[in-house]
Amino acid sequence: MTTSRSTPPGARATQGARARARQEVTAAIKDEARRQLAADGAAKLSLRAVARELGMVSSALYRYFPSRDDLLTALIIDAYDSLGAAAEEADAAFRAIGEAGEAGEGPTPARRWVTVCQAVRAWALEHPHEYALIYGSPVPGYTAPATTVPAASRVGLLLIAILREAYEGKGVALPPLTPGVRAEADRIAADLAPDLPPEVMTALVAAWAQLYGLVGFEVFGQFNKVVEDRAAFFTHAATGLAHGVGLVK
Amino acid sequence: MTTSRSTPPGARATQGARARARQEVTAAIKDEARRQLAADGAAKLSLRAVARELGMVSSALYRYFPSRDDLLTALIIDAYDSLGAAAEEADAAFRAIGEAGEAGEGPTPARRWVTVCQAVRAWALEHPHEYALIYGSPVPGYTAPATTVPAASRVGLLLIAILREAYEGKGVALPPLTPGVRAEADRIAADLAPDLPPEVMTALVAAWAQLYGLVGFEVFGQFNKVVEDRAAFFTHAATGLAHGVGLVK
DNA sequence: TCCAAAGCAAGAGCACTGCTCTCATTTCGG
DNA sequence: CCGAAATGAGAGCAGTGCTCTTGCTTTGGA
Repeated sequence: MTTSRSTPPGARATQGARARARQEVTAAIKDEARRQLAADGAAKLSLRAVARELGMVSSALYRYFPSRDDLLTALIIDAYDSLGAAAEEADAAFRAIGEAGEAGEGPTPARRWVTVCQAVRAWALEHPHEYALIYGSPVPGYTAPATTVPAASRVGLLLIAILREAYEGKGVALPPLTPGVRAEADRIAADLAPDLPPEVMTALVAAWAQLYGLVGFEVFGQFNKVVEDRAAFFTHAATGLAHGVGLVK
Repeated sequence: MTTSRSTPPGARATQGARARARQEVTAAIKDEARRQLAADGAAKLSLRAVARELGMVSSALYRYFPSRDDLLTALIIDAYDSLGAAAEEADAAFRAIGEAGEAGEGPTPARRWVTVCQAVRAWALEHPHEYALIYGSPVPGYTAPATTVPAASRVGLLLIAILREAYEGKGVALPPLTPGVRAEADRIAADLAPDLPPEVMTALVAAWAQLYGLVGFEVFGQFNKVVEDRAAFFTHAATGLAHGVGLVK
């Protein structure tokens, strides 16, 4: 993480054999770590095992990641980015095919919403241990450094963008707020999207958390023996979430 | 866990000094383990440290819990029970004070729902690491044994009971199901509560997961810098969940 | 061009972990 | 009362994260 580059900022595009080698080794370490993560989960990720697999001695690995937690943080950022990219790609693809399709099947905000939710679910099912890393219980006493914030925000920003499109097209309707949350709702809206109504933004934050509740329950096996056709159930629930944030079309 | 009692089932109420001592030691181990769990989280829970704190040698501890995972499983069951009890007590207390109160403030199903949700949230905030143990990412490769099922179901059963009361009082209304989930909804209802309409039971399962999404996001710090007045926000969201399962009064 | 400085790999070592095995002691039941 | 079962203690194995020292290699500036 600490990119303490001794070379001045104006380094050439060809940045020296050493720096290139460093990047390659760093990438190799992350790749192998991701492999072990996917295989056995975060708790069994071992620096020594990673080093062993890469044919290097364990102490050498500390030149690249000063601690196990730093390696995990790097993997967390990558996971957030991977999830965000998956959601954005699914949305873009849906909009592309939608515009070329029939009139009655266009990419309405509500359908975009469900599409993004489904993309999140699909990514989580494909990468359960990485999902656990970012949305499961955090490592004990570990609070994610600020570095993770941009990557972590991608899905949220995408959901806000969908709501914004709907709002501009008058496609969002929600009952007024009760007095108890009025102030907090104003705060939330002012922070995240001042151009959108507070009741919508508050519902968005709640729906955001609820989405990860749904996905988490499925990924972590809480739906075992309860829900069978999980895809159908999820689509139904995601549609309910869309209604919950006021998406009516 | 393996209660391989050599004493016949008809053992006396005074069940021997040895058996009593065993129970006490077992309880002491769990207590100390819970202490360490609350202090440092599940990943840092160490059998040796527990034994050390109890003044016994680590190998002796294996006479009581054959492995670290078994100790964790015992803690998981206790946590589920503690959470379930907290929810049930909150509900019972609310109904008790409600019946004695004014007419317009009675314990309607919707208000019972919110009360139970708040109890779950409160318990989770008081026992974050135990919450992480049961609703965070499961221990890698670890699937909860069937032993945990009854304890884990308590909150769910309570929510079903609330819906049933509402349904009998005609206090539940929900739009019809879309064809896509019809079959799965029928299955879910048949499994969990055949006397309640499928659309209600399906919404209940979704709301159940969504509730833990809301609680998890708060406990795990995902609401940092996003939601300030979390109690007000949660009450608002829980009320939304109540509407989502069709509780109208 | 040369050399000091920085980067790097390797190995040894510390303190810790879960878990197993053996051996002595205590306790209980037939 | 005595054998069997339960329990505790200790040593030991394999593994972990992490640190420190020791040399070697690359690099960038004088």
